[in-house]
Amino acid sequence: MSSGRPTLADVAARAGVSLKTASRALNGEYGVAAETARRVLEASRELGFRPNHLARSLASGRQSAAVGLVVSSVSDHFMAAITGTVEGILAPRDLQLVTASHGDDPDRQRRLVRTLVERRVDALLLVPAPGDATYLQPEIEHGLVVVAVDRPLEGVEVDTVTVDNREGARTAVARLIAAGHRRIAMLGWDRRVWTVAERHAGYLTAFDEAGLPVDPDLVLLDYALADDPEAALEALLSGPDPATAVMSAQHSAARSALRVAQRLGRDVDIAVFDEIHDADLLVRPPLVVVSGAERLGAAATTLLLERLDGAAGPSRRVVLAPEYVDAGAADAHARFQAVEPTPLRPFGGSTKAADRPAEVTS
Amino acid sequence: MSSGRPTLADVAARAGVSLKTASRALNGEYGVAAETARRVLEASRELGFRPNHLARSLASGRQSAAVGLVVSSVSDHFMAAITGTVEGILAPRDLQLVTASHGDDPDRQRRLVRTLVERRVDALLLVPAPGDATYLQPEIEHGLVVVAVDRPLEGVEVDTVTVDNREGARTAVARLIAAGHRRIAMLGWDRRVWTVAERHAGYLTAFDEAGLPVDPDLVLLDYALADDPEAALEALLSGPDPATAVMSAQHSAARSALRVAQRLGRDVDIAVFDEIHDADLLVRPPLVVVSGAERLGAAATTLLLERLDGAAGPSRRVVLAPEYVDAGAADAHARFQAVEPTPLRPFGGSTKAADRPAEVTS
DNA sequence: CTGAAAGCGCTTACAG
DNA sequence: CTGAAAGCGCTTACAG
Repeated sequence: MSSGRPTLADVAARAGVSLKTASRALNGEYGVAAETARRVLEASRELGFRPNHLARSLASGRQSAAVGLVVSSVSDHFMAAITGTVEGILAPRDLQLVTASHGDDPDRQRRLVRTLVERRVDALLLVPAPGDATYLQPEIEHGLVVVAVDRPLEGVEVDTVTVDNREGARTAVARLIAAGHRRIAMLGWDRRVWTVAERHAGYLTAFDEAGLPVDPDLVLLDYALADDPEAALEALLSGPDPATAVMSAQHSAARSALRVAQRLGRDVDIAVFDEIHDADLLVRPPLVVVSGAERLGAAATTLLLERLDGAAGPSRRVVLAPEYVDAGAADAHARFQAVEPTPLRPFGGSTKAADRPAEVTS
Repeated sequence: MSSGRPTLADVAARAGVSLKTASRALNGEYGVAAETARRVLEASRELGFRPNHLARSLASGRQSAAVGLVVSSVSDHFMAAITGTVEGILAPRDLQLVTASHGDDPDRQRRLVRTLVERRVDALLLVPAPGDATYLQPEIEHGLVVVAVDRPLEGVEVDTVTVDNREGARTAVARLIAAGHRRIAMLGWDRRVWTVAERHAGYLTAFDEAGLPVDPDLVLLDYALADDPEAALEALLSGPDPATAVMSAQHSAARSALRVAQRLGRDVDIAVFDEIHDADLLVRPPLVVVSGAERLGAAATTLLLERLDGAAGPSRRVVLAPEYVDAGAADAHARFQAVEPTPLRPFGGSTKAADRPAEVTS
């Protein structure tokens, strides 16, 4: 039931006025006698009236003031960081957040999009699952605002915010190499995921630039899909010629690597993307953390709001400069604090705390 | 705009049938000629028709199939863990999650509740902000299902799932005492939060049972509100008679304590509630982690679904037995994995992996 | 300052 | 198997 809830008609009847007058009074519109308004408000309070927002947006044809946020997993810390930033910006604007996870499953993403469209969210913020998403095209033509975060969306042109993943990985690996490492394992959560491929590319570039050979046996891009992931890691970190360092495209695989190294009593340097939570407190703080979650969320939300505010024009791509933090450094925690929640202007400008300006392409 | 979106009427017109026939065909109801149905579906596809879920629930008077989840902070790891479990259970039931954070601000919670009610969510899952919430009573009487998680809701009787916080803290502190500690600091994020008070009570009990005196100077229950929290911590952990161990009611304060101890070069044992993320990988793994997030989420969602399925009767209180993990133990990570995602039967039964059965009071 | 009519996009009875 | 009418809870023009 929409059960027993009083309607505007009930309020009007109780106040002895017409529907329209009741509506006017409750919405604080002009042209209601003070005494009439008082009676209406009183009736509303007595009945516990709550305007039906669904009916209202149906009748007015206005926006639903809801934004869908679709991510891999709502409980993942990287995604949670994005979610937090997004919510922090949307809430003051009275935009409700509807959240859902696709688990990197393209079909689930498709079904979620469908559901959210049927619920008439005004906009969709997507950390896209892998795979084709041309099915979004008609929705966009029908007025849905879509923004991709962290990964591009295949098959449609939409505003997109990513980090310069190649550059981030290249730099991180270069630092491992500079620290003397030659056998550097490359870990990815799921090779179908765009960021994994990009970060892998950066890894290869760093080796190339250093004139060093890459051992493909040290590359494990499907960590999440392995039968026994930690066994696979153990193989990389032991044996006659083991990896001495790890470049991980995701925090989760890096955590596993730390654990395995710990178990084996091996001394392993780690470089990792998006290690969100107090990296400085880990048994062995990563040599480099490349970060971006909060800035991604902030930039994407800004683009989204601009579209909701009516900005037209071709889709935009914002590429954020990676941030690097040495988690072992004395000021690591402070730097994390300072860097991450920076809501930035996504256009025409540099990311305030970044090493180099953001690139913007239209 | 609800912009350009084709309506059922458009589909019907294109297929050359009445509204009702189009509706029937699209909903797969009985009594439509195969050929007619085909024409309707084709028209729908060509137009990119998406039924307006808002209009549908308005017309049908059915549930909106949306659940509001209101927590302190969507990006907090404890809350994210709850959110993940909740979503995992709701999604297969086609219930959409609408999320929002109150930041432990009672007024914000009230406004959020109001917004969500106006959006006609069928149910509200609340990690309550401190303070009176009797304003929920009329909503409940009008049919809103409300379930409180992690903390009770003041001023209304609703289904509630909590952990036995006193017992958890008592046991954790007892273990610190058993390990030889006498000067044990007690940290809480915000004393207005119910769990902080409960855990503090458990702390006091443990000292009492051990016949040991409590030093009130070691109790810091407003960590989040302190001007310079880490300075306050530093005071506790240094000086002539410093704390040698810390009982923290929240993961965040425990993390700070670790950091400060690290900085001071002090050797400090930690017991902590809800240290979610790989506690075994911390510089100094906590001696005891008391956990419950996923079980809280699962139990609360189960209660909520039962109510949505029509279960009547007085409100129920589920108190989950705390889980204890020694994060330094060899199998700590495995135990975390095994313990946390256990969706449990909240009634008449024990929590599978728990040390003792859950208590249920009606 | 106030109200009666029509309509938002759909569904629920009720007829044929 | 198909359709015309009425209504969900609100708002938007349009009158008075």
